[in-house]
Amino acid sequence: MDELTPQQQKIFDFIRKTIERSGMPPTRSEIQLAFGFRSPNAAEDHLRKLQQRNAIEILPGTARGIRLKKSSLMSGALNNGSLPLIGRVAAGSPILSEAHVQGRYQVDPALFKPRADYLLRVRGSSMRDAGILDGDLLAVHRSAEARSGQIVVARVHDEVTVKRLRRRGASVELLPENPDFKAIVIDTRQDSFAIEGIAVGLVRNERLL
Amino acid sequence: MDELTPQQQKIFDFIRKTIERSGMPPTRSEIQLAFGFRSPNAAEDHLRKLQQRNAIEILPGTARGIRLKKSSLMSGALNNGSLPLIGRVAAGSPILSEAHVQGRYQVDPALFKPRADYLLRVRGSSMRDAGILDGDLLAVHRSAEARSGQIVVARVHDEVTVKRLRRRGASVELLPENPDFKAIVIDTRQDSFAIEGIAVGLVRNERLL
DNA sequence: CCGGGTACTGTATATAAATACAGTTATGCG
DNA sequence: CGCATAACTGTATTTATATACAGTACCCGG
Repeated sequence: MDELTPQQQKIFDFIRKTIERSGMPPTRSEIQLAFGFRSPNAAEDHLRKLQQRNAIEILPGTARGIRLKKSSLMSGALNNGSLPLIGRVAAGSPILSEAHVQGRYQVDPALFKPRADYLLRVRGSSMRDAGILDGDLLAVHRSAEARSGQIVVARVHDEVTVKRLRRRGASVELLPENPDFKAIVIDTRQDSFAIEGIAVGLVRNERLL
Repeated sequence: MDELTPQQQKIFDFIRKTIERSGMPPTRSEIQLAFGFRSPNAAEDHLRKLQQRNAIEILPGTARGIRLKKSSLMSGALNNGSLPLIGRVAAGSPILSEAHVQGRYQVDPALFKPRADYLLRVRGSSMRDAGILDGDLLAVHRSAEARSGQIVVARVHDEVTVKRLRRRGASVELLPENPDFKAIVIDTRQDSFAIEGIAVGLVRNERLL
């Protein structure tokens, strides 16, 4: 993606702010008004250039048909500041499918770094010593890759689990943070294994007694 | 706010999904198409009813002028969905004074029971075994009263601390959840002591490594 | 000094979209 | 039963929006 000129950046920022503020992208006229242009075509020109530079996507013939392409926002989590809560995940099905969404919590995805994509309710106390307790909502950033030492959401033989990842050459260890639990050792050449995401935060709203 | 009929709920969900998927609210025609209506007015009718029931806001004369008002499932309290983060609390000053507000986090106060009033950054690891770690944001419900056994934000001799409360007749104990720390015993007749609030939840957004 | 890019003005127009008006069918309520 | 309400069909009309076409002014590099 090319660099944007200062003016183009301002237009881009205005689009982003408009989406945040009003919940929808601006029209050409609204851009015109906001910048004091005397022609809606000034806005049109800028949008074309932003599209050329891959900063936005224009949906032809569509009112307010502007999409931000840069990393700014957008993902499984929307800008309105809510995250889907994923419930019990069925074997063999993708974690973010509609069927698993049990609700939405109004928690800003951008509160976490990197951005959280969904919340997962933690079962069991295998990560107790990392301060992750039974019933906690784990904020997860969707990713198929993770570094050794990170706490990850992993899928082993169609079962979803939260553990600390440790790489050992061709094998992978999933370590609990509780001496009462045993580590899971995986031979990546033999066992079915996939990383679903990286733990980026936590929300606890019960069991505080 | 009234309840929505199943069909109205479907329309509402469609609007939410459309915003998530495409980055903008749907038009009447798009709703019509998605539900197989033969008239755009069917969509118009539904939108009117959703507005009557305070589920959405319609911006008149505006393309895609639909705003979600109640954030799906979450209790529809009219709050702006954010909580102040209280920083270092100066001696002798009330905890919720403007001077201490370090920022606001977009976290729904109604996510916690009872409702959270502010977030407090936890210092130290004295509550480690309760899953409350250094740097965590404690969600606090403002209250001058608390039951024995609850985790409270207390002020002892002008110092603010988070501990488990235990009542012992005329005295009060503030118990850490970490054997490395010692309990604080207070004679309520002699010592300056006040409960600032009750811990109702937790948000962690760092130190997840 | 010419060509190309940025940053616009000004006018025009097809169409995307909101929305009014007039009905229809079905259901539940008192 | 009559009546309100939900959930539509069908048609029409305005207006909001996207977008084409024709220019102007300025800066920059070759």
